[in-house]
Amino acid sequence: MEMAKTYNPSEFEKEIYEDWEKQGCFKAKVDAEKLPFTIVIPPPNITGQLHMGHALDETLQDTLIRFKRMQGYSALWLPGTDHASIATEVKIVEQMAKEGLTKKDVGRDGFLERAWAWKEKYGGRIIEQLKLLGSSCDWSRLSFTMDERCSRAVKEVFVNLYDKGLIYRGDRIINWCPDCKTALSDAEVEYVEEDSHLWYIRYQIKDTDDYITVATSRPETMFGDTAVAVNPKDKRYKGLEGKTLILPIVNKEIPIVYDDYVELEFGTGAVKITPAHDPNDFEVGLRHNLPVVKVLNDDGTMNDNAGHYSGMKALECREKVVEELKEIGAFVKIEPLHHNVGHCYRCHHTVEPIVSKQWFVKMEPLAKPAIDAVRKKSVKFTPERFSKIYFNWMENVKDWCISRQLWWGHRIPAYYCEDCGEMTISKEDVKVCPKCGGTHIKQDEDVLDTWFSSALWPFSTLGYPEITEDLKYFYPTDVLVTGYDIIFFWVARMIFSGIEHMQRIPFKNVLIHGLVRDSQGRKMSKSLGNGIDPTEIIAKYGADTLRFSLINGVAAGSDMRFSDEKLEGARNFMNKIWNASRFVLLNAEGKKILPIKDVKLTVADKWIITRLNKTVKDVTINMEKYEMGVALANLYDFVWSDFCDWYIEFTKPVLYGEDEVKTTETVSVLIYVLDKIIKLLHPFLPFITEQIYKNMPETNGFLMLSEFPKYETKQNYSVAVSEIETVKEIIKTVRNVKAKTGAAPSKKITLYVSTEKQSAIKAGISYIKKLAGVSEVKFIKDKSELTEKIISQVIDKAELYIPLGELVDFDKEIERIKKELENVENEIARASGKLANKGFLDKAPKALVEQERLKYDKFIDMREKLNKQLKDLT
RNA sequence: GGAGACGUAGCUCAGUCGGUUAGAGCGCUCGCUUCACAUGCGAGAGGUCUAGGGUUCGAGUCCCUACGCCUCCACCA
Repeated sequence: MEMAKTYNPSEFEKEIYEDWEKQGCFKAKVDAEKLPFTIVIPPPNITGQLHMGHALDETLQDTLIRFKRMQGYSALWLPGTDHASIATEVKIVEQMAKEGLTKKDVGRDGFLERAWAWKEKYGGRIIEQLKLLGSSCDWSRLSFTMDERCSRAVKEVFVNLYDKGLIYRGDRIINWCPDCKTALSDAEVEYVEEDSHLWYIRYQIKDTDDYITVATSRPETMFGDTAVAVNPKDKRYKGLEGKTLILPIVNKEIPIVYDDYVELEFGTGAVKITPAHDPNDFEVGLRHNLPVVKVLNDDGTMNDNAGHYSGMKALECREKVVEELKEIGAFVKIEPLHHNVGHCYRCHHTVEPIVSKQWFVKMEPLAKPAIDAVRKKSVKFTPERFSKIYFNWMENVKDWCISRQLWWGHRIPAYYCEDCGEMTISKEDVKVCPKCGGTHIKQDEDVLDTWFSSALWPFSTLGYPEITEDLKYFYPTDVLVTGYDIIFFWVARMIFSGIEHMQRIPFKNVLIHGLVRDSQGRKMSKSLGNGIDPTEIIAKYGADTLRFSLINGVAAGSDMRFSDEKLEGARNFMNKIWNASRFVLLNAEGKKILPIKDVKLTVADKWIITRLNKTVKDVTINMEKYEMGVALANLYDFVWSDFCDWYIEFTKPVLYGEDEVKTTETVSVLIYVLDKIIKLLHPFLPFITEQIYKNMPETNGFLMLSEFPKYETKQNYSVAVSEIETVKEIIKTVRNVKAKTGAAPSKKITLYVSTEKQSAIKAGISYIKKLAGVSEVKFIKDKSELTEKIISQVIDKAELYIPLGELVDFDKEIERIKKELENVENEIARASGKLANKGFLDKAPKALVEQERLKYDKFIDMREKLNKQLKDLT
C-alpha cells in the first residue's frame, strides 16, 4: 500500500472504525491476568444531538481508555444513553401538538408507546455520532437508563431506601414548573436576576383603625396568607401579640405571629405569610401551626381561593389585585426591587413554589459518608478545587424531591389499595393488597426524577442488583469524566448511591473539564445560534483534527474558546504528521529495517532517541495525572520541532548520500522513532495513526491494540545530546547572521571556528554544512589568522567567524555586539549577585549553586570575547 | 450574603515541587518555488507576569490587601 499524497481523513476514518468494531477491538473481557480499567460514559440524552461539550467529554474518555488499553489493562468504556424524563417528554408533547393531540387524548399507554417509538427512532442517533469521533466504547454492553436491567436496579434501590426509612412521601413545598406541570428538585431550578417591584400593602388590625403595612413582591398570593409575621425584637410591633388582622379584599381574619425569621431592616419588618407558596413561609407556618391555603392551580392560574380572580393568570391577577387594593385604600406604595427568580432548567418558565404531596429522599444520612469519601480522598477530584464545590453543596443539601408528574420515566413502585387505603412498596407488580386482599390496586401515577436512575449508572450498567462477573471485576470504576455543570445533579448522587447500595465508591477519580465556548468566549447556545456542530467539523477536517483542537494545551477544569484558528492549527499538525510519515516511509521503501539495537547510532540518532525517551516519560506521567492537554502539547513539540525540524533534516545528508549501510541504519532509526510517535499519538489521534501504521513495514494487527511505549531510565547519551545542542546553536547562529546581513540563505560560506571542543563540531559537520549553507568548516586558533572582513559570534564554548565580504554593515555589527554585551552584563550582575549572597550559598540546593557558577563562568567568558570583538571593530 | 476561579506578548493560552536569560500557537515584520509538507521552511520584533505589601537566600508561582473580570451556591418577603 502506498500513502496518499495528501492527508484526506474522509478516505479512511470510516473504514478504520468499522474494522476495529468488526474485529472486536473495543470489547473488554473479564481477565484475571490483567488489571481492569473502567470508565462509564456520562449517558447522553436520547433527545440529544452531539454538541461540542460531548465531543470534548468523549474525546477525553477515549484518549484515556485507549492509553490504558495500550498499557495492557483490560479497558472497558461502557456506553449508554439516558431517557431524560422531562426533556424527552417535552419533545413528545411538542410532536403530538403538531397533530393536534394532547397527553390526555392519547392516554398514558398511548403516550408511552409514542415515547418508545421516538426513542427507537432517534435514540441511536447520538450513538452513531459518537462513533464518528472514534470512540472506542464496548458497544456490546450498550445500556439505557430505562432498559430492563437499569429499571430493575431502580426498583431495588427504591425499595431498599424506603425500607431503611430514607424515602418518604409527604406534603412539602416544592418547585413547580407550571409549563412542564411537574415538580422539580432544587438542582433543577436556575435563578435569574430580574427587575420587579415591592408593593406595600396595609392590613387592618381588627376592631381598630390601626394598620400593619407589609411589603411583598407577589401581591397575588395574598389570598393564601394565613398570618403576618414580625420579629419579636421589633419595637415597632410591640404589644400586638394575639391581635388579629383583616386580610383586604377577602376580609378574612388572620393572626399576627412572632418569628425570628423576619428581618428587621427589610421592607416594613412585617411579612405576610403564605405557607403554600413560599418555602420560608412554609417553615413559619409549621412553627406556628398555620393552615396552608393554595391559591394557584398546577398551570399557574389562580384557583377558587382567589375569589373573583379565579382562573386568571398569576401575573395578570397581580396587576388587578394592586388596582383593587388602590381602590379600597389598602395600597401604600410601590418600590423597585431587584431580585432572583427561579426558572425551570428545561423550559425556562418561572417556577412557582407550591405545596404538594411528593416523594423525597432523606439526604442527611446519605450525604455524610459521601462527604467523608471525598475528604479521605477515596474519591479524588481533578482539579482538586472542585471538591470544595462538592463539599459546599453536600454539606447544605436538602431532601431530594424525586417524584415527577410525568409519564416518561421509571414509575414509582408504590401501590395503593383502593379498598383499604394500604400503600405497598414493592419490586414486583402488586395485584392483591397484602393487607385486605383487595384487588383494586392502583400504582402511583408519578415517575422518578431522571437523576434517580443516572445516580445508579456505574453499577446498574454492570449488572446490579445481581452480583455479576462484570460487576465484581470492573467495579468500582476508575475515572468519571464530566463537566463542572453536572457535579450536583449527577456526580454527588452517584457517590452516595454507590456507597449506600454497593458499599463502595463508584469511581476513584473525577476528571472535571470546562465548557467549550465560542471564539468570543460566549457559551454556545441555541438562542445565540453560535453553536458549532462537531459532525460538520469531522466531515470537513476529520475526527483527529477535532480531537486535537479540543485537547491540545487545554488545562483541566477550565473553559476553552473554540475557533477556526485553533482548528486550522490542528489540521496543519495532522498534515505535518502525515507528510513526515510519508517522508520516512518513502525512504524506507525496499530497505531492510534493522532492529534498533543492531544500528551503529550517530550523534543525531542518539540525540533524537534521548528526546524521544524524554517525551515518552513526560507523556506517560502527564497522562497518569490526567493532564491530557500537557501530554499532547509535549508530543506536538517533539514531533514538530525535534523530529521534523531537526532530526529529519539531519538525516537528509545521509539519505541523499551514497553510503548504503548508513542509509539503511538511518532509515531504521527513522522507522523506530516514527513507530513510537504513532503509538504515543494514538490515544489522541486514533485514525491518522492507525492509517500510518497500516503502511509501516512488518506490522500486523491494529495499532490500537499494540503496546504503549515505555521509557528507559538508564539510557545515557548525554555527550551526544550536548554535541547536537552545540551543532544546533551553530546552525542557528549562521542562519541568523545571514538573515541579519541580508545574505541569501543559499549563499555558501566558509565557517571559521575557534574552540577548545572541536570534537562536538566535527561530529556534526555534515549537518552544519547542509542546514546552515556552509561549504567548509575551518578550525582556527584566533581571529588574527583571518584577513577577510568578518562577523564574529560568541556562543557557548566557541567563537564563530563568518566572512561575508562587502555585505557586512559594521555599524550594525557594533550595535549588535553592544546590545549583546549589555545582555551579558545583566546576566553577570544577576549571577554574581546570587553567588555573593550567603543565604543562597547556604540554603539553596548544591546542584543549583553549581549550575549558577557554571553560568557565571560562561557569561564572563562571553563578555571577554565580546569585548575583544568590539575592540577589533572600533 | 457565602464560596471559588481568573488577570502573563496584539489575540488565545501554557508555565508541574518556589530556582532556566518567562514559553507556545495565531497574528505581525523580513527572507526562501531547499527534492515530506507553502496546511511549508528559515530569521526576527513584541513582556513592569493587574497594582501594592509580606514570607523567603530566591516569587509569574506562596500569603495579605486593593482593583478588574468571570462562575457557582444561597434566596430576606
